[in-house]
Amino acid sequence: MSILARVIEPRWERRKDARPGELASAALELFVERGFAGTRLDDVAKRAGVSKGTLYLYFDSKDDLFKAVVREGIVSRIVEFEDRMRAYQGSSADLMRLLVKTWWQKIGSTKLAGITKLMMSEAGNFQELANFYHTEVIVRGLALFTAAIQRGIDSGEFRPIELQHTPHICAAPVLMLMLWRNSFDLCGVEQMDPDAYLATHTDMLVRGLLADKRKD
Amino acid sequence: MSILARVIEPRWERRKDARPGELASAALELFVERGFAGTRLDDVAKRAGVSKGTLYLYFDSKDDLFKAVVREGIVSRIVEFEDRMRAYQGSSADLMRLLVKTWWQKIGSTKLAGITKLMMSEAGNFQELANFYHTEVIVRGLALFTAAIQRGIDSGEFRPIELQHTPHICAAPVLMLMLWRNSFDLCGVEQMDPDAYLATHTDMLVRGLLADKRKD
Amino acid sequence: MSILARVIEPRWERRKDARPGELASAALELFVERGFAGTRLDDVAKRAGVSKGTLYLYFDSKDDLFKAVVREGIVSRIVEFEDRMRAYQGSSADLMRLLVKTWWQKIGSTKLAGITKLMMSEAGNFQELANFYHTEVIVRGLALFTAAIQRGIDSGEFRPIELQHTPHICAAPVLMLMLWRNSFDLCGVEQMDPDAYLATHTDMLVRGLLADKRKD
Amino acid sequence: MSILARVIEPRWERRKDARPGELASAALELFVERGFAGTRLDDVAKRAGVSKGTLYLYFDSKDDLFKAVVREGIVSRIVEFEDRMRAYQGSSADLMRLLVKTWWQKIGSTKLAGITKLMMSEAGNFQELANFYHTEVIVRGLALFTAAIQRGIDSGEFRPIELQHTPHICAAPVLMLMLWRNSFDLCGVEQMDPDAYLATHTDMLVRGLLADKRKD
DNA sequence: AATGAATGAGTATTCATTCAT
DNA sequence: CATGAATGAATACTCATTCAT
Repeated sequence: MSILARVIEPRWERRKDARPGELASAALELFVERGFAGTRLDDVAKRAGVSKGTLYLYFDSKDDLFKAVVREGIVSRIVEFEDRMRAYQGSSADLMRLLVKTWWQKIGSTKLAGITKLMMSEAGNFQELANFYHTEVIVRGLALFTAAIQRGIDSGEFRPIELQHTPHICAAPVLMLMLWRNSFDLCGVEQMDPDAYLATHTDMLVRGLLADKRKD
Repeated sequence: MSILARVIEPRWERRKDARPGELASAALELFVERGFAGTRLDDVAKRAGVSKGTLYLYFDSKDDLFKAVVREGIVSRIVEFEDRMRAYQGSSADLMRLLVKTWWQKIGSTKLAGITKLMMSEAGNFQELANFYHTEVIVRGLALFTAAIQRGIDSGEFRPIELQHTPHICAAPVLMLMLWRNSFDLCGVEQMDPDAYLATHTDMLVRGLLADKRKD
Repeated sequence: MSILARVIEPRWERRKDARPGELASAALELFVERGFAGTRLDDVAKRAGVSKGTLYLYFDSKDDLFKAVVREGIVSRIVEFEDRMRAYQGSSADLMRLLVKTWWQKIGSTKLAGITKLMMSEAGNFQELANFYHTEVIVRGLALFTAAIQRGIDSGEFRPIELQHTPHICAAPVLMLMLWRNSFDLCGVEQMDPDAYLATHTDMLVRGLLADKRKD
Repeated sequence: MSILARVIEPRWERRKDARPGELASAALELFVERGFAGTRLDDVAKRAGVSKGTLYLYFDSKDDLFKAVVREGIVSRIVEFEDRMRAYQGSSADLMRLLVKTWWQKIGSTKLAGITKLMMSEAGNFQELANFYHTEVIVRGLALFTAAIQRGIDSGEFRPIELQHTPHICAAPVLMLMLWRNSFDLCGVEQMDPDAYLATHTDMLVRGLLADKRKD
């Protein structure tokens, strides 16, 4: 291709393989900012740098696009995550700290965190999808906490504690941070420092879980 | 209207004053379920048992209705709440427990909890309103936790702990429960038992906050 | 209302009861001219003198409008027609003439004739509706011819002739005229004189049906 | 290409010359089934086994394709037909029978019959084309009937009868059968037996035309 | 005050047409 | 020649808002 030709802007470019991901990514951002109904496909297309019609080459409908956005990526991350936690060798307190930290690094601080906020906002409009998300993401995420706590109890490092609600409670501050950064944070209110916030959280969390040492 | 007629048709004997509240209440439910953009005024009117035109007698626009829904009620509850906490006399651990419990009883378990979910979902679309909500509700709510923790530290009951993030962390599990009940819970996934959940939460919370007693 | 007020054009007018018929009538004209897919609802609305949204107050969708257009009116005319033919007292030849003439007057020369053209054009796209039309209109229309011919055969006025195809053949020239006037005629080609055409048709028709008189 | 290759993949051995015809043929079927506006070029391409872009190598636009579909084939058949009728030597009654029969065999029973239905449906949208069709097909087709009737009158075989409408009436049952088979027949209603139908038609037709023999 | 028919700007979706490959 | 990804104008349909009654 001549130098001259390169300068000419092509009216469009073939990107068949890369497109679905690009489109879903643009859509995610807008869905998170404005909600499903509040997002116009025109804007999704514009943000992705394509025409409106192009969206329909890859997704059947706005609903379909939304579902693809939610399903994509989430599950694979969870699996990778599960394997990592299973292999851990150190103390249970450190495992809890690692769990929180890794969750944040791999999900909470990425664009995927927006999906959590999105699902919470749209659960009422996409009940089937909400069920899928609950089963594939929430239940499995909580199971990681459950396993870590159980491990601590079994080793005597943690006090006996009920395992139905405790995982939710351990996860709540991380989830709130994820939600916060995709809602209030966006409109310029109080900024949070994630690392300090999570350090405080894990510190309190471990204190709340550790077995009483006075009796030794 | 004759006395007889009044007895026969009490349903139609609505006072002009009660209307806005009834409409806002119907609107709140739908906004929480479906989001702002996903809610049709037709449905709001139907749920409130009036015609669509009637909505415009009390609210200038859909936006106006939304803002009224958010502003109404929230603030007054907070004030009442603040006074109550200020007057408390017992231990700081018990104050924390009371704070969580009362928050749940007065807000979390009521329809007002939906507003929290709603604001989180729509913060991107109503930034000014989000700022109002942050200032009037979130900041003041967190201040209650901050005050309670500070009180415990001052009395030596709690260990010294940073006060920037800790209140968020104390509140997170309560907020998550509020969000949960207005999102995933609605589509029939895992139900939570609020009392047991909150009991576990306050238990861990207090352990995380108490000063170390081994040194005594 | 003052004279002044009468001059002011109202932005719209309530016509709840009259509307469906007016809309269907406007739609029929356009569907006949341009076909179903070729007709824009904007144009239907414009021809009916209402806004596009108004169409949706009375019909669920374009399909629904189409079906209403076809179903309305047709059947009631047929019933009235059947009763009239049953009561006839004169010769069978005259009955045939009356049948053709009345068909033309009551249906062929009216806007309803357009429905025949429309159904023929759109049978492939509205198969269920085509079946309805076949049963309720075509079969019953043919039955009128069948009955008239049978009556003539029974009285010895007509020669014995098979009754499966003959009714179709008797009706064909009338139907063709109906189709012609709603297709080629509209674009300014050869105009037909219906009365002369039908006189020629009934003349040939009766000659084709009468019993051989040479044997007398 | 080797002889071997030709044997192995004869399907791909398409000559450039055959393409337009194949495309027009696929288009005709769909235009007849669904009408012009209701037919998608995607589907035409799919039925012809080519890509959508290929259509534009042979036709400038959808309109152009439509016109080509109508113009092609029709006229040539008519010419061949005219010559055959001119050369006929037998009785005029037999000529009428031959005319109807041949018309059916050469046009009515083939895919070309669909064009008649199509032109009738789309006359309003393609007025110029409708005029062309009227002049080149309808007028010339009717002229065949006119000539045959005139011939019979001249020889004294047929009674004197007006020649303006009679040809239309003679043709109507054949045309109706052509239309029927491309509309209602396609959706599974009452099937017609063309041969029996046409036999009945020609029988009645000839009786309607023959001169009165009693007077001899 | 209340109604609900009517409006029309706005949005999802389709599909004829183009053009780099 | 042939392809099919990309385009964008066109169109069905929605819904917040208005206003005569």
